[in-house]
Amino acid sequence: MDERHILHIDMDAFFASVEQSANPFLRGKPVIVGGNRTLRSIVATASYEARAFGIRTGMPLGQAFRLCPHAILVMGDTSKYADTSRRIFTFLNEISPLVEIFSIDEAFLDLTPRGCLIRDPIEAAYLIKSMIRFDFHFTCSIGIGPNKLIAKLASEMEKPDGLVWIRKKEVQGVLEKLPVDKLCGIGPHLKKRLAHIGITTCGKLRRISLKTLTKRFGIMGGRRLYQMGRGISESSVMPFFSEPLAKSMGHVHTLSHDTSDRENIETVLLMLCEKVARRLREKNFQGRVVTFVIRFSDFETLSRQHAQPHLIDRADEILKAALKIFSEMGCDHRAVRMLGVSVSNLVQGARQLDLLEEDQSKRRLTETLDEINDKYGEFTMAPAAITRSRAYEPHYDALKTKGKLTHRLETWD
DNA sequence: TCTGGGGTCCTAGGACCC
DNA sequence: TCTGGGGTCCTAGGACCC
Repeated sequence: MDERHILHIDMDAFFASVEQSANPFLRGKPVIVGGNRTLRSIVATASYEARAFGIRTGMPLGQAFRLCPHAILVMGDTSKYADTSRRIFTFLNEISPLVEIFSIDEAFLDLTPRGCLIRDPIEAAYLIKSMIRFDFHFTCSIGIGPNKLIAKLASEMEKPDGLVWIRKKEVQGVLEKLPVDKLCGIGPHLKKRLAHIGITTCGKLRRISLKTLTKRFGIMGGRRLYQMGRGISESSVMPFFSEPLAKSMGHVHTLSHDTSDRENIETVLLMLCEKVARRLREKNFQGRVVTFVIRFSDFETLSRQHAQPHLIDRADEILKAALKIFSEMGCDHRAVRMLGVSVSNLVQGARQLDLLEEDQSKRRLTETLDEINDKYGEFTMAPAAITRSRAYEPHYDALKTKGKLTHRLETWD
């Protein structure tokens, strides 16, 4: 039996690459893609020109600009990146019917099944690389291995524009001196716990018995580590048409300044609820559990969740639940840094007819507002509590720039 | 110019039912 | 009166990924 060939395709500096591809002015320059405009934000992606200055993903923007004052900051546009990745994944699917979307900029591709355009992994990798270079004007790194774990490891080894093939017989040699946290699934916490018992490399991990590992890390955790140390992964490439539905949808927001002002906090919460609710309705989801997350100025972070008596998808329902949890926490006096709201236990396409007249009229209003906001942009029509607040300014500016808003509208209180 | 935002999965304790 | 054990749901928090 031939060995299985799994490819892991990883776009290099994806968000920055898409921006450079779309805007020739940015090419060859240090570009930082950030989440939002405040300096409390962090680097989402840095172009390789920016990385040359030491700028890294996750670094606070302030620190990044100290390293490279002439770096160009671009606000991230998730829908643009999602569109590019969809086009790339569609192409990958022409090479193999078995393609798994791992994240917005990563995919696994299995060359084993019948119906693959190409069987030779190197040939497939070169085809993918040249297609991405010519159609999208950026590079990707590709790892080839006998399973997902090893393919992913291989793609990391020669970034950017890398191509590394680790054959089954080479796995043990590659892992011998490899630090454990290079493997996907071993983060800072596990690394520390392993180091505590003298395990720093995969080679050392391989020499620990299953019994010892399960004793320390539990039955599931121990077994997983045992296999990882041997480069074994049983996880199969899951084709994207059979991917599970979303399990939760949420948003979090870090305030530009810490505050304990109740009105300010409630406005931000309302905006978050509006965004979550709109996404739920867009995908025809409803959810039953509302989770409220709060981070205080000292970085202490609390989360509480409440199951609702029925499925919900409206902002006012989510907000009501979130505010109830917030009140029960009894920490109104503390300065808040971050707020978050999410809805889970999702069900798709289960919306029932509203029985109460009040609900019917809310539903009609919501549908009308959705139509307007779909057409003219998020928060074109929004509760007055939002449009009157400072938090609304960026949206107002964005709508004004697009020339779609000339008057500030207020809808309901 | 300290520390974003989107998720999934796992664990562990308690409630509750049979 | 005194009591086991399995199953499921709910909840809080943390680890991990990009």
